[in-house]
Amino acid sequence: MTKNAEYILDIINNSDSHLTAEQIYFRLKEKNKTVVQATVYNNLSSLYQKGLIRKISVEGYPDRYDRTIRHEHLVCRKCGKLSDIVLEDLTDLLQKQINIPMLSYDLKINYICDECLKLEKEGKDRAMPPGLL
Amino acid sequence: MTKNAEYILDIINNSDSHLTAEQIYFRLKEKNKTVVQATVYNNLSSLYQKGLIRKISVEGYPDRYDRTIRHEHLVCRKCGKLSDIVLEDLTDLLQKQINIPMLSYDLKINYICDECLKLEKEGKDRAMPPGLL
DNA sequence: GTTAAAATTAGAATTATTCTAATTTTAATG
DNA sequence: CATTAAAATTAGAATAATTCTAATTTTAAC
Repeated sequence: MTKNAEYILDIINNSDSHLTAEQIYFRLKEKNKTVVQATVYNNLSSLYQKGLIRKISVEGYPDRYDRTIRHEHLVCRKCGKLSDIVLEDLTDLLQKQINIPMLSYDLKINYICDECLKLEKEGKDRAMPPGLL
Repeated sequence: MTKNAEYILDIINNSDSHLTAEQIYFRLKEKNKTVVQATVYNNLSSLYQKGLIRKISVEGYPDRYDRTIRHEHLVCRKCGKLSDIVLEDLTDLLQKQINIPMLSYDLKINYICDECLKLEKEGKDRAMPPGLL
């Protein structure tokens, strides 16, 4: 694994949140001033292909990259906020119901986050990011 | 609901597969020759917002639109093939584990489809769509 | 130390999607 | 109906994320 790939993996594994390629690019730049966006995309693709990172799409936002340790995601349907949640492992339960070997699963739970709920109650409606409308 | 919105909802509900905005646009054109892509996007957004359709993102592909009736998705990690699968309803099981009311959930199960498995065994490697690499 | 392979770079290109502003359609009202 | 306001549609430009191409650099293998 190259230096850049290692740095990127490190950035993702040590980040609390779900970074976009761009955010990763800015962080990587702190280590390697000459790096370029394409390199980040190349490395992310290859890390993803190797199964070393996860890729999450939330409608209306750029892709985000995440650690592979098992956890699910809560997605606010109003503002798109993404948060982690650890639930019981569903692998066995799911595997029993399908006849093909599964590699993994991605579960997103849609809800309305506290903030949006509050705004909703106040009658105000939070400006919604375009893609989510 | 406008004609276009109705047509679009109809196209989605009567399609076996998961259509992209572009595919929907082409089908809508058969009904309404003067329609334009922006209209399709506008309508899809508003249908989605109203909860009348689902939106699925598969990494490396444009967004796809789907019926709302409960079902999960199998995603081939090699070629991106998307297929429907009906599993037991997990709502209660999940709701028990989180303390916030959930609206719905989206479950994607990653696997390797028959074709890709076959190609893999033959040693050949299927050309992979760029985004999925 | 040479060669081949892989990674990186720069920047152009592409694609999906959104935005803007003008126009048309629809629905509601007097 | 005629008028008006609101919503939907259109055309096309704009944007943003990502990919591609080709040249260059780095790394690894012999």
